[in-house]
Amino acid sequence: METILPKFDSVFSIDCVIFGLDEGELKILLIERNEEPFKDWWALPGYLVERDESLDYAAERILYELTGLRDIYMDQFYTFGDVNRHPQGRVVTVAYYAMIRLNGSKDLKPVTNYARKAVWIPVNDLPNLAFDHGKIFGKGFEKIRNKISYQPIAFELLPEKFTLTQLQHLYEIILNKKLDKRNFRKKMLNYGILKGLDEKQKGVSYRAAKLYKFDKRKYSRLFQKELSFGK
Amino acid sequence: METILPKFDSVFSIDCVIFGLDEGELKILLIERNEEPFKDWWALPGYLVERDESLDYAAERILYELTGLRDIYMDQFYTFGDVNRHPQGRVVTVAYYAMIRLNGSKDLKPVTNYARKAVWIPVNDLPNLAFDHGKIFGKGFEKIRNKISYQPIAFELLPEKFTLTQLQHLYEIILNKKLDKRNFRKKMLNYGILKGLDEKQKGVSYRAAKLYKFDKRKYSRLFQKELSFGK
DNA sequence: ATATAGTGTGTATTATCTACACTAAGTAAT
DNA sequence: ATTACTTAGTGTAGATAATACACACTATAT
Repeated sequence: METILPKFDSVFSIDCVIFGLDEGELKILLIERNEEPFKDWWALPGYLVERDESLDYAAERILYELTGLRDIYMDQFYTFGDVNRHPQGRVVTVAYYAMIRLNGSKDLKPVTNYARKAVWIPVNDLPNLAFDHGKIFGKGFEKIRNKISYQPIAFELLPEKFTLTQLQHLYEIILNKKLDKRNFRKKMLNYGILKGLDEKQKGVSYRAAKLYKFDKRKYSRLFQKELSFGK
Repeated sequence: METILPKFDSVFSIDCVIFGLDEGELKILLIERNEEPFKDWWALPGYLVERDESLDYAAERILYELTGLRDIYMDQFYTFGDVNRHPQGRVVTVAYYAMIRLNGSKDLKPVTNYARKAVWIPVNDLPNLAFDHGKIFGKGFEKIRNKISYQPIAFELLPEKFTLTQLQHLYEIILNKKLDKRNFRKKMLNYGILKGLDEKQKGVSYRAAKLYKFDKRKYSRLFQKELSFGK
């Protein structure tokens, strides 16, 4: 079998949109680039895929190298391939997203020097980003906004124990609108995927709210199956 | 600005999953390959992306070259990048799908000889496909199955004028379950995106059904906006 | 004790979902 | 004209989910 593949100088890359919730604020992970092009610019964590690694593997590796974060489960959401999106050649990039729990101080330490540092930046206050990363972020944000409307994925962002008010605020941030407290609680509790704990919030200077935990098993049973169309 | 991009012998390609409805049967478009690897195998229409074309553009071009079909609007749905998915090198492929209306005899004529011919094949009766195209098809089918559950996209497959029963059958095929006639009609008519015509089915040997048209304007107003979460 | 800030709760109204079966209309054969 | 056949077309009751809406309670800080 002869090889018919041409030798293109085309490459592909991964870019990651990683969402986190920090003190009630929705943030994403950015790096400060230490390499041309766009040296010193803010960018999504992203880099070239190696010849011998799958996309999923590359995504994990690249996120780790640029931010120090490990074992983050990411989903692919779109592939960007405009001809001139990279000033130095043809680079098609596959974008991944994840929503993660910031356990206090997950320290961000790039292990390569392609990135000078990695930082959480509020989505409402993003700087200009390198390449077409602004566009990529936009599509990623749209993605989670859509998804949260039919699957309660917000838990991934919250600490293990959380109050219903925190959960509601998160929904309000992502959906960008106010929700009614009573209806929200009714709906969430009705899903049956929250375990109420015998424990209360601590360190607040007002009535402490009840804490809840997310019940992963019930969640899967409810939402991993096909969306239904009724009979 | 120096060029830091390595010269990989990696390339990317497009593969298309094109759905069509032919005599009440759901089919996809396959080509018979005329080139190694997988010469003489059935495959999704797909080929390598050129250096100077965007992915979207490439998708259109490739579909045209391999099948003769033009001006088909396709949506990207997933990118497949396993290391060994192509036996001759690293090829990442971006998959697109479309649902189209078969106006009687849209003649399929490949304009390159990478494909010997292009044919509509029933989705329930697919042969073994080249590369990982079976997997790609599966993900594409899953995609439209999901999408149809919350957006009435089935019209794209039907002729301009159709009966409610035809529409229902199509839903049943895609969702792979029986639906209740009265509930289905109620729901569809309630959307307000169907225009009833003063015209009936012809050439059937039983009571002719009323014909409907899809009202594109009302559709966009209803479904292009964000999914709602209520107040 | 009192000011403060957020917690937590109920109900009535409306819309949507589900289950279910018969008559009406047109065609074809006699 | 009658009949047999095949699909079109229709309604309702019960169940469930979505929405709108306001006030009393509780913990803490001063």
